[in-house]
Amino acid sequence: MRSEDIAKLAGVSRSTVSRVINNYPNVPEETRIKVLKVIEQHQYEPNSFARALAGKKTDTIGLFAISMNEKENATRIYQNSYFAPFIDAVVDISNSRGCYVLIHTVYAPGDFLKVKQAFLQKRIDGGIIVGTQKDIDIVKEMVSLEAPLVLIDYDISEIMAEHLDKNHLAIVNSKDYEGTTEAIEYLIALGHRDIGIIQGSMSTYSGRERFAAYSDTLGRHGLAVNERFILPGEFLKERAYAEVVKLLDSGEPLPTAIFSSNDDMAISAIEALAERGISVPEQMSVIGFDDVQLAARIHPKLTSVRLPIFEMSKAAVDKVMELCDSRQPTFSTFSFPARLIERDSCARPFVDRTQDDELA
Amino acid sequence: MRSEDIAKLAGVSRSTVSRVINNYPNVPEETRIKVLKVIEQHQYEPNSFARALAGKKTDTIGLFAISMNEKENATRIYQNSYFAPFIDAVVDISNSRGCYVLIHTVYAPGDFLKVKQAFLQKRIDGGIIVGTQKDIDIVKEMVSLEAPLVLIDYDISEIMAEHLDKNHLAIVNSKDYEGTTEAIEYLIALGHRDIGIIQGSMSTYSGRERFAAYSDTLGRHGLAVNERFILPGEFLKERAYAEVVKLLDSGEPLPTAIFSSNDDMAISAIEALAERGISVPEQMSVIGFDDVQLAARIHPKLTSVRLPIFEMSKAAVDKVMELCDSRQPTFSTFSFPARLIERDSCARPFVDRTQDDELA
DNA sequence: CTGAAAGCGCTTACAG
DNA sequence: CTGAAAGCGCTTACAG
Repeated sequence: MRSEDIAKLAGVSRSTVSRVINNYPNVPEETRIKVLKVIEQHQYEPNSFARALAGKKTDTIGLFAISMNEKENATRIYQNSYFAPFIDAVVDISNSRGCYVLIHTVYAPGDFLKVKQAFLQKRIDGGIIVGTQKDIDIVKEMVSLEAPLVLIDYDISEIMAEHLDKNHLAIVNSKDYEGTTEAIEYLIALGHRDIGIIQGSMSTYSGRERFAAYSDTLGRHGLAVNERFILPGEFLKERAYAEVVKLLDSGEPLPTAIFSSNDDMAISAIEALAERGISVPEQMSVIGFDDVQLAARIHPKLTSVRLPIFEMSKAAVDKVMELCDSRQPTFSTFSFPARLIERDSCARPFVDRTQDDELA
Repeated sequence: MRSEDIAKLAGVSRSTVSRVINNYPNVPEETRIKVLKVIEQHQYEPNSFARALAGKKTDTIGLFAISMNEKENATRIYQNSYFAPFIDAVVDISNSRGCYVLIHTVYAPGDFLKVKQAFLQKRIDGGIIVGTQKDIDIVKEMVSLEAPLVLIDYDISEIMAEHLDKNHLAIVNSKDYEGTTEAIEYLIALGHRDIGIIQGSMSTYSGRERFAAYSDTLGRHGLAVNERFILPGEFLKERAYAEVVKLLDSGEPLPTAIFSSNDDMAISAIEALAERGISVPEQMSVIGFDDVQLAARIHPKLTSVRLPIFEMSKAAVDKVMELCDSRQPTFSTFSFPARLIERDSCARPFVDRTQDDELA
């Protein structure tokens, strides 16, 4: 069934059918009703490709999740608790705005080709990229496509430094620095002085921000950053687990608290601690980041920094749609607050009885 | 940049450019290289809509997650641990086959319109529907579209009863009945006689199968099904939690083991039990279903029935692509085994000391 | 208010 | 082996 068929049945021209479909004002109510009835009767739906080819929007946005450092261990994207809620929210919000979502995941640099193609082949009106690695060249390439694009979690200064047309671009971030600062100060207020960190991937904006806040906050409070307490976790639980085990088995003095750059790694840390009979929070405090679903359901319930993922996703979808519609788009950035959710994985520092006795 | 531009630059016609792009044999190596070079130089990508309009495939499959009973409590789809891994796997597998995935979620009957449109507007080559509710009418409507379609988790007999052309259809199920049977027999072997169940949504195939296996297995072992021990959970954790609390607070004798129709609900049950000081597995055994990620990370680690989600997703993607390609498609069904993963949430039944004393 | 016609950017018989 | 032309199903000036 094509518009031509509808036209014939309704006794009008294709032009008029098109006008009705696109809700143009210049068609009398009577004609409109007549055409609409035929359309209804035959469950007619205009071919989306023909429409797009003739200049209409595709009503589809692309959602690309970049998870490159996961490649090696064959972890799948939604297994990484960080992406799932973003994807969830973006799909949901887009759908509620009448927009389809085209999803593609990027595990390796080569997969970026498909992302570019989605734009170049005009499959989508615009796109959202979440989890971008630091590789400015790839981002530059995407931006130079000059299609509506929203980057979630990207270093604004890095983009600003580039000489590119950014008017079709928007960046949505969370205040990871402030959230981390709140977490570290919470530990300090609890009395901790030896605070370790499990780093995220330093090739991501989030990873760098969280680490910077950790070390700045310690510094501001006159606390030394102990190199031994900096564990490279790469946001990966296996990696974090191994690093924590290494630290615990080192025989050297331990920190009394650990800030983990994400929950996945924090949970691994708690597992490693449990296996070695070190109880959380009594003997070691642990704070995570992201506040994934799991956080509230493990034992002890994990204190974590919550990201306003839904709000961020909403901003991303709204912005990309606005960029698609606007005739005069303009570069913009958003930064949403993150906040500490206190649960049961932190306490005042453990006081070693043996030492007490010695001191006494 | 259009194929015409490439043609001019390469000194050939659009036809030849098209032949190169589509890898047709009837073009000399020399010409092919010449054209390819120009294409490369200009990062040319053929407009996907024009191609689709001219009869090519869209290289996009639709993935529709139906989660209608979740509407009321505004739960989002990926929050339901059941869908996430399917979506994950389908996206991953499709992407690795060079296919994009168009996602749309269905929370209310009205959302089905968008699913239908995706087919009618020819946005996709074929589709996969996961989590279908029992409503045969909706399924009938989808099937009658005569587009390549794979249903995950659907009652085959219900479809067979309908007089429809099913040659473009495939159904991918898991052996929930057998998996549940294994779980219940495991509990019986442990010595349990009073076994309760938290039901899933009886409007889903899985929900019905799991319940049927539960009651059949008890019957086969000469055990009575106690109506009080049948808790309607609808696959929703809040619902399950409330039902378990109601049972625990009833003052009546309790079962010694509970089989939950999914893990989400099993975990809620464990939470409810913990809050009332009933320890798992010592005083109550609990088995879940689905083996979601959380299962192995809560305390106690949850014994559960694992679904081969990756294999199911793979079958679904492969089948839908095959249906898209085949000139003579034919109806097929798949049924993948589910198996019990023993962990720490089950034990021999709790023996009440008081009663022992009385007996002694 | 409305139809005929051109155009969107491809692919594919068809003819040579 | 290769080009001219028709066609895919829409939308949109344009003319009336």
